[in-house]
Amino acid sequence: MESTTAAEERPASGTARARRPRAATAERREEILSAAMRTFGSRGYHNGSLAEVAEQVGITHAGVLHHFGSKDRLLIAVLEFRDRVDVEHLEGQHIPEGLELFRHLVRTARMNEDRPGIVQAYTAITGESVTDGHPAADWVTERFRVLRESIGTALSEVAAERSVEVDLDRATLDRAASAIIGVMDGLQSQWLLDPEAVRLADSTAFAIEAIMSATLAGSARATLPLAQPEEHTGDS
Amino acid sequence: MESTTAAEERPASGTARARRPRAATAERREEILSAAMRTFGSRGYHNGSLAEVAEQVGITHAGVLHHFGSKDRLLIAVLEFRDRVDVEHLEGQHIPEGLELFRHLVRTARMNEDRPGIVQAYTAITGESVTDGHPAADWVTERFRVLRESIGTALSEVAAERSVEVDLDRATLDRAASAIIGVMDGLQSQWLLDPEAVRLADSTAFAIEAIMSATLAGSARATLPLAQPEEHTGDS
DNA sequence: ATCAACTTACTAACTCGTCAGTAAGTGTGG
DNA sequence: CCACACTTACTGACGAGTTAGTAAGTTGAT
Repeated sequence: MESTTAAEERPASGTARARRPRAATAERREEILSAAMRTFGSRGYHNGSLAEVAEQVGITHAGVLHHFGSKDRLLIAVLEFRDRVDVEHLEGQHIPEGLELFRHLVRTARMNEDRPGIVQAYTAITGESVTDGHPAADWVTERFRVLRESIGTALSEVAAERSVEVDLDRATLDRAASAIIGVMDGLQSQWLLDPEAVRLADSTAFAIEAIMSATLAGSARATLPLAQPEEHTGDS
Repeated sequence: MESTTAAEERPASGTARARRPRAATAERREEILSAAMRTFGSRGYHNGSLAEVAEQVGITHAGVLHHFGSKDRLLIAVLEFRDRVDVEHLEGQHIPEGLELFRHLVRTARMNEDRPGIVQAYTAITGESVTDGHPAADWVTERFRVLRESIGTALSEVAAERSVEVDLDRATLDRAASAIIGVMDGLQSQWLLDPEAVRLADSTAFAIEAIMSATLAGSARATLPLAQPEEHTGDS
């Protein structure tokens, strides 16, 4: 992040003239960000071109670069913009706590059934981000990290509310939290590819409930002998 | 077109000559497929080039095109090749049934912790496949469909074994099956981006157990009031 | 001698990014 | 209040690079 406002530029006794964006610029930049979201969603980041983004707002690709400098920085800006919009849209300006967070997650899944475009953008970018040196990798990683922490904390709050006496250490909470995030993302992929075959919101709600139940019930006493945490095999 | 000696090749009138590949060709093609798997995994499909694939086996990109015709067909061949290898590697040539399937899924997750390359390839291709007109979309969609059916069937087998008297209709089984597939894929994304923070196999085992438990216990009597299947809100 | 399995050479299409130029907007000194 | 100084917000042209795909020629196995 660099200079935007500060009065640091005073090279000589001269006159520092107008140095601020115009009135309609913020709006125009948001148009570009929306267009970029559409393009990166439908074509992916690498395959989506600046020209296609530019065309949607009626300028050339050089005009887009004028605002964002490079394609990588445009992607980052898109992601940060979505973060801002998503948080603002939340009435209260903060992430819900406790059980309310899980209700929020299910509500979001239900809303997402009516906006496949946004789901597609998130899924495409997240999927691409696992490739080497992808510009969105840091953002996605951090997003996952924050989500894990929020969900883990919310889980322990729910446990406290219900005075469950299972010991919920960080490892257990993280395991459940990453599973919940995973199931949400994984269901989105399946749903995008085959909307008829997958009930996005219902499956999400079901899975979250299942994972919460298992966590609060104490997963160590599971009824199914699947996990063998100590096994290590070192073959090819 | 007068092959007087061999009376074995005469499929129809005219066009087909003696058209057989050489001995080492099958092997060479598999080298190319392995190289393509590596490249598509680390760079993604669109961003990975034929030249990089070719370089790994010591030929030029035109040589790769000689064998597979186009980049799209190479991708399809890679996916079909992995299918064949994965099934062959399974001792028995068929997918396990009943509880054994779930043990197999967890074992696979545990194995995958030692082969991030393959996980990366699957994750990258699956992620990219949700973009418009992607050549892998059909393959991924079909793979999900088959997996949902296998897992759903296995779930009902487990229920029958334990003589659970919950009614497990297709919708319920599909819901659980897609959740299990989702959590496996979603955990892989998180794990690839941050291997220190996510325990791939443990989280997978935990989530599968949780979802199985909830399904067999009858999800309708859940302890958490999250799912509101009839709610429809039409706000912005 | 024929054909698979290449290579070399090439094309046409795209890509992002840079640059110079320009019209229009903005703040300030006088 | 207005002309000048200066910036923003572009356009259009272009460069450098990369890409998949084609066409034609070469070599060596069978």
